[in-house]
Amino acid sequence: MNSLTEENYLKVMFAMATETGEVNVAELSKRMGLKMPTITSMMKKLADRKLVSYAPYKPVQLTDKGKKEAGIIIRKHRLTEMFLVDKMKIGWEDVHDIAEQVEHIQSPVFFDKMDELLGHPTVDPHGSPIPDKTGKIAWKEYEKLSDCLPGDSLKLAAVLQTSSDFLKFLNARELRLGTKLKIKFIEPFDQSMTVSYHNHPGEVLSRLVCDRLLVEGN
Amino acid sequence: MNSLTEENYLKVMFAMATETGEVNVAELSKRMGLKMPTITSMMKKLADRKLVSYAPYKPVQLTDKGKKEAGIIIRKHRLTEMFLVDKMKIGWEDVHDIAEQVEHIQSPVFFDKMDELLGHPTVDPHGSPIPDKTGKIAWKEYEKLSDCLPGDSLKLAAVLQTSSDFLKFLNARELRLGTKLKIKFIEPFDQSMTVSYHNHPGEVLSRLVCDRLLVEGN
DNA sequence: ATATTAAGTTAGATCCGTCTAACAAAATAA
DNA sequence: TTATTTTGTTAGACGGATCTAACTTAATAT
Repeated sequence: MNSLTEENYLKVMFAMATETGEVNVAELSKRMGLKMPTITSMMKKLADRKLVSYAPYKPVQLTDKGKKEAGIIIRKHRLTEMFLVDKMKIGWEDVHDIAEQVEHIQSPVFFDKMDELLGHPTVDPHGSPIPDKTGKIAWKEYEKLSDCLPGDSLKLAAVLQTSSDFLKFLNARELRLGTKLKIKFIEPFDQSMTVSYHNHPGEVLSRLVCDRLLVEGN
Repeated sequence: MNSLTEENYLKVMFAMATETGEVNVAELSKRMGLKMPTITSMMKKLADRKLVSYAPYKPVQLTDKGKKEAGIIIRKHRLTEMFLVDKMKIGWEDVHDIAEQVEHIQSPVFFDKMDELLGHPTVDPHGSPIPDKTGKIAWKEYEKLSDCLPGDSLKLAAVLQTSSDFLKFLNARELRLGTKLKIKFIEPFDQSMTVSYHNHPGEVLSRLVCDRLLVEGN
């Protein structure tokens, strides 16, 4: 079995691979808050265990085995988030840090029960897809809000950051998954958007925010 | 904060202290599956942190601080067990191993929510008292079934072992907390008891079993 | 009362995951 | 194309939690 430490590497690598397509030591070091030599040595260990393929000075790659393990950890994380929000009534801004710990629990029964009680959900409270039991993810193709145009009618489908601060920001504006919104205006200078929805006739969202909101056509 | 390892020592020591009144290195070694030198060196570390008082060749003692920390961990363990049984419909024979892992999660919100959703329970699914938020335990005085006499009418109040095998044994005989039973007969030779309850007119329980069942008058 | 056994300790080793310092390779800028 | 910066590696150290081997103290049995 994998140590807690190894599990964290796998998870972060998987996220990096799907976000930026590549896993390199420097970025991994940055994201995990560890020095580069630490990363290098762990890559060698993970390579021994056939979880990554490693060659000096080359970008690292998760093997199929590595992807699967990572997927299963992410499944446990997202299932947990859903459970915390849905069944335990904990706010979506608080669940990430808890799930970060719960995801390492070894107990098929525990997570199967969560899955069952939740009715086999396919996305977590932030709109991210929940991998299946084999670790596979069914990707939905959403658009970034920042790539949309004035006049577009959209539905908020997912958020790309689970940091407490960002989610509290959305809470304060009553922006939730499923919220239907319309783009009123885009400020040419800084690409900030004025959008309307529900009780909010004109809310201004900065480029940074719009980059982190995923939407689908309505 | 305490490491996961330290938390495990505290928990086991607390259990030993309440069961046998004393914490000694050999027994701790046995229960934790670690060699004695490992225990000694950890005792010294815990002593540095003022969690135990340690003098060479003497029995070890938890300090008030140590008891409190231990109590809080046990609170988290037992709340979790209750949650798993009550809210997640996991059998009482399966919850111990899961709670063993969940108890180390650092998140007041998480456990407060459990407590709230459960309606502030005072005992866990095995009848053990749940410590309060400061780690204090309100001990109820139950009697061992093996100390009772023929003719006694009793109610099963707690079980003294949370091992899966023992609990499956009880499941198979439909013995649960709250079951009202009457002692029919005690075999003088081996102290095995014949008891009756519910749909079971004459169930024979060995001394070993009766030692692990706590009852209260009915 | 002494011999034997059990309990506890000390010293030193190992493994894991991390670090710093020094160096090497690759990418980028001049 | 050479200099500089960024990225990555090697070597060696360290703290945490464990171990084995050897020793000491305390308990027990004869």
